[in-house]
Amino acid sequence: MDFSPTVTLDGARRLLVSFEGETSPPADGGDAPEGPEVQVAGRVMQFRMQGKSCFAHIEDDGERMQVWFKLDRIGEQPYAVVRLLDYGDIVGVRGRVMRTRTGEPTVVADAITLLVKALQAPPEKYHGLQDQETRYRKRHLDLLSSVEQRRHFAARTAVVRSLRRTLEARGFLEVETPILQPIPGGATARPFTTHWNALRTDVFLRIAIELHLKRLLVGGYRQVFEIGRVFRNEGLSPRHNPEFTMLEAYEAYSDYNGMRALTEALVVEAASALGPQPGAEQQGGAFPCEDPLRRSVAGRELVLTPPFRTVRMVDLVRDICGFDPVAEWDDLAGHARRLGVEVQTSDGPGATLFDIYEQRVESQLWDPTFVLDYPAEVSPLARHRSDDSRFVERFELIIAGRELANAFSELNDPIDQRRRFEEQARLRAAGDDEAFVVDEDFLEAIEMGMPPAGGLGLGVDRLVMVLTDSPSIRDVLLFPTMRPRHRDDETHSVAAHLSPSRRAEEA
RNA sequence: GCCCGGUUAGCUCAGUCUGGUCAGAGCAGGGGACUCUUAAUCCCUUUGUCACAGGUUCGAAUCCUGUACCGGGUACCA
Repeated sequence: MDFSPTVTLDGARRLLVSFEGETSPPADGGDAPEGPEVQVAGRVMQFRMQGKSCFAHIEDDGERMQVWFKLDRIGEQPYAVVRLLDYGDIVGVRGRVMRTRTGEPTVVADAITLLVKALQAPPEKYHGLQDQETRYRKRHLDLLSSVEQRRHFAARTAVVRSLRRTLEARGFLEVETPILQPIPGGATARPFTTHWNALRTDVFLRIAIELHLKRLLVGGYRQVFEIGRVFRNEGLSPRHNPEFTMLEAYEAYSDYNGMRALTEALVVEAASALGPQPGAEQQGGAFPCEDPLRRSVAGRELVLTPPFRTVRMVDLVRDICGFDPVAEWDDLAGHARRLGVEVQTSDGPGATLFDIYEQRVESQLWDPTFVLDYPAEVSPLARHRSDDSRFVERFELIIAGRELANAFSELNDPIDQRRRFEEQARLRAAGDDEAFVVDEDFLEAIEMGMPPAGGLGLGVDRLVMVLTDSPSIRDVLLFPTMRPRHRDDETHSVAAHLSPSRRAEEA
């Protein structure tokens, strides 16, 4: 059963083309000349059995090639194998490249090797796999039946590669920091909890990367970044998955303005790396478009050409809601009521302003917009503005109504930082289970002196969603989080399988 | 969590409003014909817990209730 392909399917096609370039076309009525011998492998996606001859299409790595089996050429025994082929089988074929009368590049077979037999029927060959649940739960079938899906997920990889390249080109060092943490910090979110048997203690899956990267700045690294999974114990939605991929980058002696330039470069270069958007929906005659920075998202044009719009949050609120939040700082709760904005009873003016912005302004932002200067109240890790301590040097990048990135001039004053942690602790005591927990290790680290720095967090999945025009985060995750599908007895059997090892470890 | 919609053969789907030859089609599977096909074609043919559990009824895929799962929306979510 030894078989190894000598060329890819695309390679075989190129061999045929170059062979034809060196050969004069056949005389009238003659069969097309046969090119060099190749060995190719792939999965049988279609075949058309015609008695003593059979055409099949095999597919491998996104490429497709026709194979032609003829009884009188391949022989009785091998042809018996052809007769037994099923959709989904993976075969190796030795043969010669040629072109059929219809002009299709084809490997005419001299030998066939059945590499693996498919025992499960593949999805319907014409419509493909339509059921959303099956496409998410059994992604291998989704990918198998759709070249487009395989290309789509390769685009995600291209984005991540571009992010990495952009940062490395600017001198950033990629690092890896713990996912299991004794105290989850760096964001306001509920964590997933797990148990460390040996130490008989609960640990948490990280909700952000932030605090460890800042400790690396204390340690003397000037530019660091990490691309990794973070986990938040929240609901599913088209824009939220409990585990998602975050890029965080920190640069000493920079600030949020430096991070703004970096963020813009990351987005623009990622879009350029993807190239022009394929098959964008026609909208106002603008698409398809050769400019990779002009894209279609949800049927609407999105222009990513720099520089991105930059505007302060208070100016946005003033322009869209019709009042000046700074001048009317003490009446923000009243404005929120008039606008029908829902606020928490514990909200101060800063949090109320943020509620108004989030509920009335943010979703209206379409083209890339840096929203500057958030209320200090909702930004416990960012540095105050020197001209107005109610606000911090922070921005979020909004594209197509979605938050893509969040950055600030990092708070590096340990005394101020401790005060803000204690304020968060008060909120937590008052029932806010998303407020920060005081992280003494982090405080001790920055008491050593953390250089002034800019820091950035970017939602990689959301960037990929925008750049690939994907309406749901599940469409950019190969295996999105799904509600576990179980029967009662299975639940118990899983527990039964897990518990002996846990007992052994704890003994 | 809440609201709306969906769940019928391995796959893609009709059938549900109006209960009663409705257990159906195409593809896949099985048998046969076919040596330039392209969702090949032609003849024959197998396949079902109509999501699950109750209820109404002489009779339920169809009506009612509950449950599960999926999708869309919404909420939580820097």
